Amino acid sequence: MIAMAPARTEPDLSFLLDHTSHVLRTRMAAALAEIGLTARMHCVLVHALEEERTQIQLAELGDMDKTTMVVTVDALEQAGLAERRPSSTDRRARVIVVTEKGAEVARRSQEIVDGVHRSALDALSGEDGEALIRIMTRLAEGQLATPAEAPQTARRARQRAK
Amino acid sequence: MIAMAPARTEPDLSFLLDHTSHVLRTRMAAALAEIGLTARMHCVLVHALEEERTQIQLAELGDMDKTTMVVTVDALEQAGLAERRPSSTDRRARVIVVTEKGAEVARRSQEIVDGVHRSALDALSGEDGEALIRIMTRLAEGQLATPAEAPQTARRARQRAK
DNA sequence: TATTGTTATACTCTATAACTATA
DNA sequence: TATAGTTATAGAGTATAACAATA
Repeated sequence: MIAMAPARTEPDLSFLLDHTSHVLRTRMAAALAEIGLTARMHCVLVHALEEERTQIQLAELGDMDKTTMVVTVDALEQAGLAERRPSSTDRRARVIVVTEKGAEVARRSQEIVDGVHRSALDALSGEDGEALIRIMTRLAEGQLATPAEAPQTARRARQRAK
Repeated sequence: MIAMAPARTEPDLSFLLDHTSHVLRTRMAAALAEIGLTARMHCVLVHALEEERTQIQLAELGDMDKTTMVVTVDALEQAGLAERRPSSTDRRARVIVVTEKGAEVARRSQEIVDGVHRSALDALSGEDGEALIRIMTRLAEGQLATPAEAPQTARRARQRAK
């Protein structure tokens, strides 16, 4: 379950956003799974290719927790797509280096991502597609830029481990 | 973590949808939490008010599992907003009846929902707001109507309980 | 003292399985 | 046999805590 169904017959922005983002995410996951990637692995590969970056930097770019990044980098290493190397400037940090195979996979995964996006917009006229991107960008940068803090189910402080 | 960050500098539909839907969902959750509701509780209240409906029917409308519906109805009952009544036509089924207090809360929660939506669209011109709803509706009904099956991490069949 | 990366694990969410009572 | 609702709990995802190495 993801979407809150329309509460009334009138169009419901929550439903529209939840539904479309959920569907697009499952499509993307299915498409990337065919070459053994998750969306996160793709995201890390692409950003690591752009320039030399540490795990923390990649985590921030992908809006992940650093512990999630550990798991993602583990997966990339096991698949032979990237390697951890000590940073030359900070001996605490590890730089993620994409292998040749990783670069090739990243090229293909970017094609897959672009293809999924294109097919999603296919049904729209070029005009509407452009308008959608333009308006959504404005929303994402403006009114819907930052989440509310989550008061819903404030996670309780963890018990001290023994 | 929800969103896949933009893989390139060019606009990325996945990022836009994930980000905006995530932000809107946290806002909605925070706003509804102020009157003690979750989005699901609101959704069930509103649909139960429309006409006499069983838990299964409400679950389908809200795209929830029936076990999730049990939890949601439990919460509504504990808050005194709804009650389970035996269906007059099917002795297996329970009809969800909204209490007077529940109806009043539903009226307020619908105002809250509408308010959050309005404020999200505030920054846009009326024209853009309408275009967004129109185009998103077309996407949701057309190209992005149905999710791909999840092959990503096919959940393994559960072990038989002892 | 603060930060990077790591491990371990607690917490939440959701769905599966099995059950009871009906149909 | 199939379905409505329930309980119990497994599985997945994620984030917190604590730690070692280093800044």
